[in-house]
Amino acid sequence: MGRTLARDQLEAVAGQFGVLAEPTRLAILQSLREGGRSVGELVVELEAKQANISKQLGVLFSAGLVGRERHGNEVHYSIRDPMIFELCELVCGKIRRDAERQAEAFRPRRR
Amino acid sequence: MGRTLARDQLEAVAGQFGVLAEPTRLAILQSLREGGRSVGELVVELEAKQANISKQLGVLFSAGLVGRERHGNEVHYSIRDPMIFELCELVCGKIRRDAERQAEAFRPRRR
DNA sequence: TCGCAATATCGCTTAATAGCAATTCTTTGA
DNA sequence: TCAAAGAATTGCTATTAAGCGATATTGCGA
Repeated sequence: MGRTLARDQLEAVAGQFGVLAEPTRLAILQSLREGGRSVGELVVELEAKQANISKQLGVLFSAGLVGRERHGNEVHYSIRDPMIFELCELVCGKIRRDAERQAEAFRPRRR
Repeated sequence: MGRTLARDQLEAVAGQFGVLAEPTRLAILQSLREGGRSVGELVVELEAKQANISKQLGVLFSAGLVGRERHGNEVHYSIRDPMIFELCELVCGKIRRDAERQAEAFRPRRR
């Protein structure tokens, strides 16, 4: 733990972050957080093209972030590793802190 | 907390993940974890081109992940928000679990 | 002020990939 | 067995960014 990673391990980590570096994919994950969804449901909910949702779901699936299950004619996707939400929480916290620091810099100060 | 993020907030989050989606930048962060480093030191340690290290440091700096301080002719960079290491730990954990699950699938089973 | 060392920036090439329209594949119900 | 619905794939365009060599900038010592 805490040891230094070799180049190819860094690439693996970078790859995982890369999967999360896309607003559409994050939107999908956020939606799936509330429960499983079919492709069609996601298309409607996110107001996006079916082809693109399907493609991004493929990326998420390949990365092992979501699971997939066929139900008749539909395919249902669901969160496979809730760790992603911890990740998002951490990042949101950072963004919030940064914004507050930013706001701070503009607050009037007594001299 | 836990509420749903709008598109532009998702973009902000995706942007932060994007900064971490690069092995070279992760290598820089990993090195800085042990302590501040000048650009030149990083160039030597990571065996990379000065122009590229400098560029990636710029990205990390803009993202608020590292701080910068001039010392004479050199510029020293250091970690600004250790949160990133929590992020990396989480991701490493996931990669490890995935790998174990993968190994599991190839282990002989009694029938 | 000049020259050097350290860093940053510029212009470029190359490689990925998001999103789209069109098409194909898959499953079910008639 | 066929038609239609749902999902995946394909071929494409446009955008983005990593890495490179070359050059510009910055700060220091002589």
